[in-house]
Amino acid sequence: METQEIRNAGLKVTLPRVKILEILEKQGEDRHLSAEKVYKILLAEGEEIGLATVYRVLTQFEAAGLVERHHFEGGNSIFELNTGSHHDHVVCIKCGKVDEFTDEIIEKRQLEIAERLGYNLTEHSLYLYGYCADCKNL
Amino acid sequence: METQEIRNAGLKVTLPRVKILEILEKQGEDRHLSAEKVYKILLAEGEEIGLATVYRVLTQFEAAGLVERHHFEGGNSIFELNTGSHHDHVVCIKCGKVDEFTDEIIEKRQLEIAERLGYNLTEHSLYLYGYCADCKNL
DNA sequence: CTGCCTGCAAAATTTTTGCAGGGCC
DNA sequence: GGCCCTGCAAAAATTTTGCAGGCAG
Repeated sequence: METQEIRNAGLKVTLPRVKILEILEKQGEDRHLSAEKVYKILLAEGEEIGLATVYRVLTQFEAAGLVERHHFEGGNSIFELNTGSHHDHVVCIKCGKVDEFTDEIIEKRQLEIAERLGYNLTEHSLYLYGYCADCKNL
Repeated sequence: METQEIRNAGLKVTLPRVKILEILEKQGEDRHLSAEKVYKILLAEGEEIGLATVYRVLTQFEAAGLVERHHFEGGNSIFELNTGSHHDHVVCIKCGKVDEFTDEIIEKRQLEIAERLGYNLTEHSLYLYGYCADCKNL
């Protein structure tokens, strides 16, 4: 399973890569992880993998299209397994919870706007920030 | 002019603050500057202002609502004078040109989506990336 | 005068890179 | 054996902070 994805990316199947991919696929509540977070999970699982390797592997996965990198507010990068279906994000500014959504209307408008301004749209990022249902009442 | 804005922000009117505000108001083609860029402009004008001060002042201006801080792809923060009218951005991934736009339909959809997901929307960022008219044909 | 400001240097944070050793094919 | 891969430590890049002196009000 993972081994094939890694091979398809033109990378050797090694322990760090398999482990990191596994963590990203363990898509529980948290599909959106920082490199630091991935690193800590690895440590917690008793793996001896360096933070530099985590960054290297995530960057390689990103180049291969396996993973997407986001820049939410707060400085550091957040990584997410690429599910193949594009979506945007809502981030809770209190607890950090992340929800996903897609909206055809917004997608279409973006293309129209880019075209109107003379741009050849290749990518976009849309992040909504606010208080989630749980944090709203605190 | 600028002095009043600074005073209204509850800050003392000092040379660095006036100078930085002036640079941001010199809204030629480039209204979108990194701290580093502002610093270099100051140096080019012969001012003896430290980079740390540039960051401090920009952060204060941001807190006062005078300035907006953006996180385009590429790591560093970009600052822009707050004109009072909200807008989103299109960024050329080749030459770095920035265009602005607003779209009522997108704005409305964002609110609806946030509400549907239970979020109390406080902020959002929408960046489109692509090749601008000039870079498209290179 | 008093307290906010500033420049400088050092620290903090996040991410990248160099290098020497190891393992896969 | 050759080459890709990894851990470690050092380097980079960006932003923040501590401190001692200065200036606005």
